[in-house]
Amino acid sequence: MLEINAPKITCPNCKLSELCLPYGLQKDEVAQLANIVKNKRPLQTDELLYSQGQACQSLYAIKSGSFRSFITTSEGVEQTMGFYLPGELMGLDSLQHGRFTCTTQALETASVCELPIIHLNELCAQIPSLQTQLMRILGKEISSDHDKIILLGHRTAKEKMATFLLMLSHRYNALGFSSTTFNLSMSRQDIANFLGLTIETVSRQLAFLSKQGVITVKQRGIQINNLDLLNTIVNPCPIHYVVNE
Amino acid sequence: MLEINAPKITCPNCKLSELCLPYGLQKDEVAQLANIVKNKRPLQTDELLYSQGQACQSLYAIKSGSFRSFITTSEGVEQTMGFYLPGELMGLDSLQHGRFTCTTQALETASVCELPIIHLNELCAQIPSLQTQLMRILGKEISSDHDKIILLGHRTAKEKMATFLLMLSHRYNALGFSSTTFNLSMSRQDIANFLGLTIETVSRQLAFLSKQGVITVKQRGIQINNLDLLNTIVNPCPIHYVVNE
DNA sequence: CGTACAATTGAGAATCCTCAAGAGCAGTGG
DNA sequence: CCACTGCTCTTGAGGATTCTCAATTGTACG
Repeated sequence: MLEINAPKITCPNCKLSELCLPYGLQKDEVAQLANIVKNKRPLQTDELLYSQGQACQSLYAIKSGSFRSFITTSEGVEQTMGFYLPGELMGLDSLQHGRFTCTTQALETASVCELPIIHLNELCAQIPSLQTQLMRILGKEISSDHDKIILLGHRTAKEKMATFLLMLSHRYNALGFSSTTFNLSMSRQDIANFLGLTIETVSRQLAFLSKQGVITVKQRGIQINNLDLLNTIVNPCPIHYVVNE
Repeated sequence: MLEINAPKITCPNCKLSELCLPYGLQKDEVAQLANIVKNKRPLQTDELLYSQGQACQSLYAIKSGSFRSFITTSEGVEQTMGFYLPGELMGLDSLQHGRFTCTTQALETASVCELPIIHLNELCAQIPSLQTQLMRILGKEISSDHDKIILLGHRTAKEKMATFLLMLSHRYNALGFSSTTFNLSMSRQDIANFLGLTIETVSRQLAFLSKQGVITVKQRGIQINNLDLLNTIVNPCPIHYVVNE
């Protein structure tokens, strides 16, 4: 097969390197890392990157596009675990047993870097700062899961919706995109499932925020008109949960 | 201060080593690991092992007793993140920024092994199987967080309660204790907070399961009379969530 | 034995879900 | 160009679950 002459993006010239594994590494170390990266062909919308239960040989870093990861329980119930944006690492949950515990699906056309775990481990032993960075990313994964637990545990539908929008806002901002205007790559159904709500409730909460003037919604297009107010919604102050009360 | 002549338990003669970091290590490697372990004095009930925001120098493995970890949000709302039993590693969430993101509190008299991170990292570089095991434990932490997300996202109060009891049952079983008779080391308030419910709902669900004869409740003493039925409650089959329907 | 705290139980209220219908938009074909 | 189909999303009404508030019971400890 002929290779189209697209400029090959690898770690040393990747704009996402500050968010991804190369962060904190020396130039030559980044080059070493780039050596073990396998480029995969782009994925189409709805295409699966990997499936729950599959043996895990590699981790995947997103170059472009976005993904939804979800678990299908024994009863066939889907739970969306999260959404992944460029620069983020997918597959970390599989480190326990060497099998993916989630299925990961492209929400739009997307491209990823494949990082074979064997080589990554070897490199970690050689490059302490890579090990540190991998640990940091693992820690981030854990703490972002913690955020989700708080979100699902003690938040009303309105707070969940506002938090979800702010989460995306922050992450887009970190990527250098606008923090106030962005397009949702996921459907209402995906959002509802992620937040532990129904699609109708998501729709109603968006309508409510829209009526308040906090956001403007046009299909999947979101514009945040009042970040402060959105933050206020996320941080209410229920007296009955206050410590030592 | 005089040292009471208690037999000093370290990794090589610790009964929990199969569940803890030493798993999969050679004898001499376990000894090396034991060398970096600092023994801390026992903790009393309600005593804090570490607090949210504190700089994290060490991870902690539980020798005996149990812990509750929780996050206090900016509004002062507490969210219980999880409960830790012997053989489990605490502090992993801090690997991202080097600061604890949770506060961890003893639910009863407890003792822990302190694992200085610097030394642990050095040892990981020397002992590949230790690094593998640490990764495995990190993966387990992530996948147990995923279980919590599913629990909070798509479960009714009854299912949450049943799942909680089964979770404990499995973990006690793994520790060599009875999987059907155990004492809860946490209060109803702790359980409620963990499950995203109110204390009244927890109480009512326990009463309900008790009336059904599935369990017997005597204060914090729990006896599971029908494990199968409890499993059935956890695995209902809501048609509307089924994939491709 | 009385106090303090934890847990249970009851009644009414609020939130979110369920079911059902309608609106908006993209793609297809006449 | 417009109707038709299919899909996603929105909107409405009623119902179920869980929360809130309040009172009571139970247990531990001085």
